[in-house]
Parts: sequence; structure tokens; C-alpha cells
Amino acid sequence: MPHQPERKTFIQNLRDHGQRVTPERLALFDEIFAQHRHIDAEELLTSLLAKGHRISRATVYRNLDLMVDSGLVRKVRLGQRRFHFEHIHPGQNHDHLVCSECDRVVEFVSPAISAMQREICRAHGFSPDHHQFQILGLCHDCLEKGAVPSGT
Amino acid sequence: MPHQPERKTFIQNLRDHGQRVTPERLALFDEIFAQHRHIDAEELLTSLLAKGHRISRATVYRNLDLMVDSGLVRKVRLGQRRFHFEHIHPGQNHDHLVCSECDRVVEFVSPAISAMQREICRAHGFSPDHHQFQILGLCHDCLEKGAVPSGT
DNA sequence: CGCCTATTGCGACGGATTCTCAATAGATAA
DNA sequence: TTATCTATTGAGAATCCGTCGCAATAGGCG
Repeated sequence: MPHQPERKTFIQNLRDHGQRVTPERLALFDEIFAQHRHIDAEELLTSLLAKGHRISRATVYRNLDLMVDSGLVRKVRLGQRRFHFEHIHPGQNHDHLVCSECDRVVEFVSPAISAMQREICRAHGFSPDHHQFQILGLCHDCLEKGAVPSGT
Repeated sequence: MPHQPERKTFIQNLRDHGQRVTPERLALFDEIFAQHRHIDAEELLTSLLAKGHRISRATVYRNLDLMVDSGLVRKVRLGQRRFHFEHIHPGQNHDHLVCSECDRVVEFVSPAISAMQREICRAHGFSPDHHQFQILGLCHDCLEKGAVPSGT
């Protein structure tokens, strides 16, 4: 259990809000925090069921929203149909390179982005919560396989 | 018709691919290129019908995809349920501030972003086609109305 | 242990998009 | 111009993702 402290926070959070600590919630939490990267609701459901947990689709969705509200998880649209979810590692926010050929997603961290974000928001009287930055294009592998750089 | 050259390119593109030039395609093309900003499929359908065109929902969707494939139009998710579409103005790409309270979208242009994009891609052996950058937060108006800055 | 009520599971529902298929109509050649 | 070939269209069914309603279940507290 490499995410013990976050798990404790999660449980404490639930208690503080009069919410119950259920096995479904813990299983879902563990599953998300075990993931190195973003994952969608359907994949979460499938892998929980595969591990023998009994949990319904609705519960997965409901609790994902709950974790998003409590700031533990981020819900992102990477341009695909489904929402993806990823646990937040505080102070370390990353963005994504998305390959339009093979759908592979690579994370990157760029400290310059938050400075830029602050600047843009100041100029527009906007109070930022978070951002999403995706660069779409071709990954190294697909380039070598001879994929064509877009448009046509 | 302020987008005459793009229109010619579109028609040429169709011909080159053995695709037909239909009134539905032209009407849809004109509608998107008349828009200053992103618009979704439903809005496009509605405004085409309002202008007296006869066109079906399926045709709108089909041809939006066609224009995306041919590089004339970009399909973006701004976090809302629907995809949005915007025509590409070459060499001028903008990004979005999205208010999570009222869903208002403001565009901004930041030249620094493309430099950053180039840098990141170089480091990852990635060949960028385009990016999407959204900053989610509260717009000026919602802040004044006393909306709470997220998380909880 | 027992109660109160938050949470769950199931299945129905809803919105957005895609698909199916028969009818229509561009494009090409004669 | 007309005939022919087949891409495209319209209409509605189907699908996919996510949400909702409600009865049954089960945390958490006294």
C-alpha cells in the first residue's frame, strides 16, 4: 500500500463530512491510487470486478465524483469520448502528450506553464483552479513507423 | 463570403478524393467559417435549418468529421458534454479560459505557448500537430457574484 | 444490539453521437 | 443531354457514456 497517507486523508475526509467508509469506496480509492496514470470509469469498474470486488457501475461513477469534489482526483477530457481520472499528486501537476495515431499518452511536467497561467489569468480577471494542456501529434514510435503528420 | 480561398481549397480537396460537392457540405462549411468561434454540432444544425437549408443531424456529424480529417476544422472538448468545432486559421491558434460556474468560454492567445510546445516535444521525440490548453476556474463575473473558488 | 439514514445495486433514463439502409442525386462518359 | 454508377443523404434505430430513482443493504452511533 504505497499510498497510505492519502488513504488516511481520504478516510478522515469522509468522516469529517458525515460520509461513510464503505468497502466499495476503499477499493475504488486503492485502484485509482495504484494506477500510475489516468484511467476511465469503465476500466476502473472492470479491474475492480476482475479482482473480485463486487461493485456497480453507478457506485464507481458516484464515488469518482466524490473524490473529485474532495480534491483527491482530477477528471480530465483528453479529447476522447470518455472522461479520465487521475489521482492528484500535490505540488506536481503534469500535462499530456497524446499520440493521434496510437492514442498513447505521455506525461510531461513543465514548470513554466503555471507562471504563464498566472499571467494570462491576471490579464483576464480570471481566477484559475487548474488547467489542462494537451499536445496532440505523433509519438516517436508512430513517426518511425511512417505515420503521416496530420491533415489529409 | 469572406472565406473564399478556404472554400476553394475545400472543394478541391473533395474532388481530389473522389468526394462529391453537395449543397449540404457547402452550407455546413459556410456556417462554420462564418462563426467567429467554436460551435457544437447541434447549434450548427439549428442555425442551418433556421436559414432554410434542409440538412439532417447525421449529415452534420458526418461532414464535421470529414472536415476534421481534411484539416480544415478542429474538434475540441472544453470539458462540457458536447464536442465543439472551430475552423482553423493557420498560424493563429488560440486557447480557452473556461468558467466552471457559468460555462462561459473566453479565448486568449499566448505566443509563449508555442515555444514551450516546441521545447517539450523536442525533449520527448514527439511531433506536434496542435495543442489544446484550457484554464478552468472562475470568470470575473462569477467571482463578483461570490462563487467559491473550487475544491470542497 | 438496534436504529437512523447514507450508500449501494439495479435497471430505467437521457443526451450526444454513430449506424443502417433505402432513396436521392453528383459526376462521368457516351 | 441522358444514362449509369456509386457517394451521399435523411430518418430513425441503435449505441455509448453517464446519471437518476428507488427499494434493499449496511455503516456508525447510542
